[in-house]
Amino acid sequence: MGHSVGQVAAFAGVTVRTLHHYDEIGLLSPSGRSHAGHRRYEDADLDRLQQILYYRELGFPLDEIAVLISDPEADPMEHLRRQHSVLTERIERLRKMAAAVERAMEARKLGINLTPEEKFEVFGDHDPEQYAEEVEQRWGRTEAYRESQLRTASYTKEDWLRVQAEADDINTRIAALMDSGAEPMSEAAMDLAEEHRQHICRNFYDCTHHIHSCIAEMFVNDERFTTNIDAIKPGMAAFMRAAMLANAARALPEGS
Amino acid sequence: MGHSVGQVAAFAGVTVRTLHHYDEIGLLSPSGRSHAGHRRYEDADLDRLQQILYYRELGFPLDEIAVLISDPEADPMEHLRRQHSVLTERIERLRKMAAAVERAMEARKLGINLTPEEKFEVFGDHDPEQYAEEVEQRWGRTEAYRESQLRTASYTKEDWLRVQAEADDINTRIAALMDSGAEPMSEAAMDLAEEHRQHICRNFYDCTHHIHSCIAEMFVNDERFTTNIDAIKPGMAAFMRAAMLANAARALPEGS
DNA sequence: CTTGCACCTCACGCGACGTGAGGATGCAGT
DNA sequence: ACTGCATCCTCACGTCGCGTGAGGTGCAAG
Repeated sequence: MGHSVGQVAAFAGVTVRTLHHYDEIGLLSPSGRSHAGHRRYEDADLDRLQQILYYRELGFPLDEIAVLISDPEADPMEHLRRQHSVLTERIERLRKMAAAVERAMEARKLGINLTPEEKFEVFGDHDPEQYAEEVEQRWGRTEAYRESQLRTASYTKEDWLRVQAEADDINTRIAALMDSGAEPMSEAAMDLAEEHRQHICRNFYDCTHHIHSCIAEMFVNDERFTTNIDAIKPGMAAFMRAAMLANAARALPEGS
Repeated sequence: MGHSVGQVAAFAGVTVRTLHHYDEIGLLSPSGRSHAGHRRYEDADLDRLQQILYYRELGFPLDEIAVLISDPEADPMEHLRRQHSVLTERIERLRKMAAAVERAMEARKLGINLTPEEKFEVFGDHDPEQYAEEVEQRWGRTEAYRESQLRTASYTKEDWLRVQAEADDINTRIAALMDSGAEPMSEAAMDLAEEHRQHICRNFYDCTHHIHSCIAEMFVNDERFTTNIDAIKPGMAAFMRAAMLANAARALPEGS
């Protein structure tokens, strides 16, 4: 009775070294040794190993696995739920990446693909890196930024021009609204703010109302944004901030 | 002109250390240095970095990335196709894992979950490890085995009994077919072989016709399988082998 | 002239093992 | 009983993609 390392390794689909490693770090120590010091794994050890491999397959680090299978307090159901959400997140992320790759392929099929230089050309006078850097400093580690990086990576020159045109359109309509003497809290202003948010969602990343509110604050607190926006029409940055915050408050009535 | 490490790091959403590392391994060496020895990244370097991060995001190891973006022969479209297939594979894998987790949760919700001991009880006289070990030695490193491990890990006692019952049903019907004097290449025999394959697909892993053919060979070449199967009815192992191979040939008319 | 920041170069650490080196043990055949 | 040879043991260093200091330099502002 009892199995040798080699047998267990072959049975479980891992290497002998892996079992040695698990023994070293105390994750799975065989219940006994032969008189020559050879590891002897009993059925209980195999069960434990199976659990270890199960959690490992799900991407848990070994130290967490040790806690999971040793701690009788911890609710396994809770772990499963957490792990499921982790998996769905990863799947979603990969699906977005796959979509980005598909768009890149589409762009290639359509012939003219943009070189990085072209990508910068599109922005004309103002340097996109200025914004990108700023955005990065605030949102650098977020999913939103990575998503934006991935999505824009496959944008063609035409895409950029379209995005630019859409933004211009929204801006001119906001300027016109201001000329008409409308309040930033008015229905019309909030609708345009919402359009602005949707524009970001469509073209860059999933811009929640919360993120949009942060951007609104940046519009007035960051000179670079303020001057650029007020260049379209004086006072527009402040107008947009108010409209964007009102729009967010409209969508999220309570707190945060 | 030119950007410092810190600027590039902030812009690209990576750490300075990462850029140092890429410089160390020659993946991305800045085109110049300032008189003080500070790295100066030009726009071309940024483009290269963007590509590197793109491939990195897709999970390629750095040395492969170096080949991919340096090789002028390689068709970018080809890269994209490969990336896309890599992504879809991973998504599929994750989806299966998520499904396994869902089943595990389902099993918990239903209350009685099987202990490893129960899992073995089900098999009664013949030891499942015997097969598992054998299967592992031949399919150990394949996706199929890992999938099977994941799926069976969440099986309850009832699941095992059902699986067992299904297998018994197929076996008795094959035995009956043999009694009727049918040929192993007959339509009926091939249909039962296909049922056998589907049974594996449903309960263990994605058993392709190729894998099924390999199993067919094992049935006659491996005593352990042969004796167990011939115990149901003498000559049954050989009969099943022939039927399974014929079924595979029917599904895959040409080669391999 | 100090302060402070961004930069530099070592160089060790991590996580989960891979990959030998060098030696002891177990089992089969002769 | 002897000879292989596979399997086992214990160090112990290598890998990958960086993180994380340690200790020193360059440069502008106060």
